[in-house]
Amino acid sequence: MKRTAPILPSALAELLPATLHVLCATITLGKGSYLFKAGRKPACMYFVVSGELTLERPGAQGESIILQRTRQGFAAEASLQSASYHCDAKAVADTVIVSIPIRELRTMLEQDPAFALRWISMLNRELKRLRLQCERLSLNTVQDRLCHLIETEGRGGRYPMGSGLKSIARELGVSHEALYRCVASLEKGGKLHRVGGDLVQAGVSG
Amino acid sequence: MKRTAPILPSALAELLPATLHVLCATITLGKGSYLFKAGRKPACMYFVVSGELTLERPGAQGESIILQRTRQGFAAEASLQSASYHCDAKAVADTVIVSIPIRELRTMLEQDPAFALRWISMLNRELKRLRLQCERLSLNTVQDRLCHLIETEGRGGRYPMGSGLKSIARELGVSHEALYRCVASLEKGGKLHRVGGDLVQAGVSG
DNA sequence: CGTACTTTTGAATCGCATCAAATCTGGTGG
DNA sequence: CCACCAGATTTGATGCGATTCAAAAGTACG
Repeated sequence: MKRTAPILPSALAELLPATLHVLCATITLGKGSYLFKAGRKPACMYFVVSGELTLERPGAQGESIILQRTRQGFAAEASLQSASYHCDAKAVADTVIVSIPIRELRTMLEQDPAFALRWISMLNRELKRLRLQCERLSLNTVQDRLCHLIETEGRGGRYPMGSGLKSIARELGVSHEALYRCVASLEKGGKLHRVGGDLVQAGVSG
Repeated sequence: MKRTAPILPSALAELLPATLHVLCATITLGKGSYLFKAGRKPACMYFVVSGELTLERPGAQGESIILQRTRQGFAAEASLQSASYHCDAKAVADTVIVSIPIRELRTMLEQDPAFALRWISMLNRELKRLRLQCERLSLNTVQDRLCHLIETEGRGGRYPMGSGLKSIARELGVSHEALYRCVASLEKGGKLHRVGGDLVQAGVSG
């Protein structure tokens, strides 16, 4: 784990009041290393900038149960008011994280109502996104999930596959083979096209 | 739609400051009726007490896309700061809802820091719950999902099936038949027992 | 040019959805 | 008390779609 001067992603810079900017730190985690372990007292809030962080905890049979998987955004927001971690945070890949001290974060949330409202907005957006993902994952064919993704996360029937179909497959909770086949079949049926780096849904004919 | 004097569930009563209590109203929606439609300007925040409310919007092919399904808790928190609804809210069953005026809610969030922090806590709990559900739904066998449910939402390997296995099946995103079979098979293998109204996971032997 | 990764297609298998039907349950009214 | 009904529970049979294992082809990069 390596700490350096804070280089905040714009999403964070706009969210946090200036007072907190200087208190942030950037942390670089190698694949397989831990950010924190269960039982420890939370001192910081963590924002994943790149890579992948999982929160997990051992189940009754000793197997590991995944509670959250973050590739971009806050991990374990609930640490804001919990006295100790109930899970381990582990980097699944090389990961870059920004840390924000919790004590000062809480103080600012209490003292700066505008900031508190921005924070609430951020949580609301996150809730909305997760609700969409839950609905998507409760669809039972790859095609339904893909269409739901394009309809809800895309812009005008267009969804960017910046990081490749393989990573979209993970997001949809299906094997990459299944997704490749689904896309191929939709393309053959003329219902979907690949334009540039985007998946483009064919509009209603006419 | 019928409005009556506010009878707040305790979760709401403890969350909201007294000032807001008297501004709440209880709404009863018949199955199939709408709470609001897309385009309308949000005036209230809604808390589902019982029944089931869905947020949906038409997709490109005219089919309806479900954005959220709420059986208990807030629906469309994001209406707190959005200028208009982007979806319809429809009661899938006879549903009881408590409404809270948004203008006054925002005012109180700005003026009462303690309330704002309580609100943030509530959002954090909701996020945690949804993240768990996403992870659960991305497991691909009924058994894995059921075990994840018991491990994460149960207490000490014990999960109440108050509303019946059928409703648990919906929550797990599987058919009730599949869940019945899964439970039966786990019971036969001695890995799960039904005690009283609970599902009890057999502990590690020894 | 070799290495690593994504993309793509194939074949076999498995688990779940679905349709069907039987049993069990609690509750209601005669 | 019994007849009856609606809903939950349970078991069976069938087909489809996804997972999985395998392998080939394309692509970026040093």
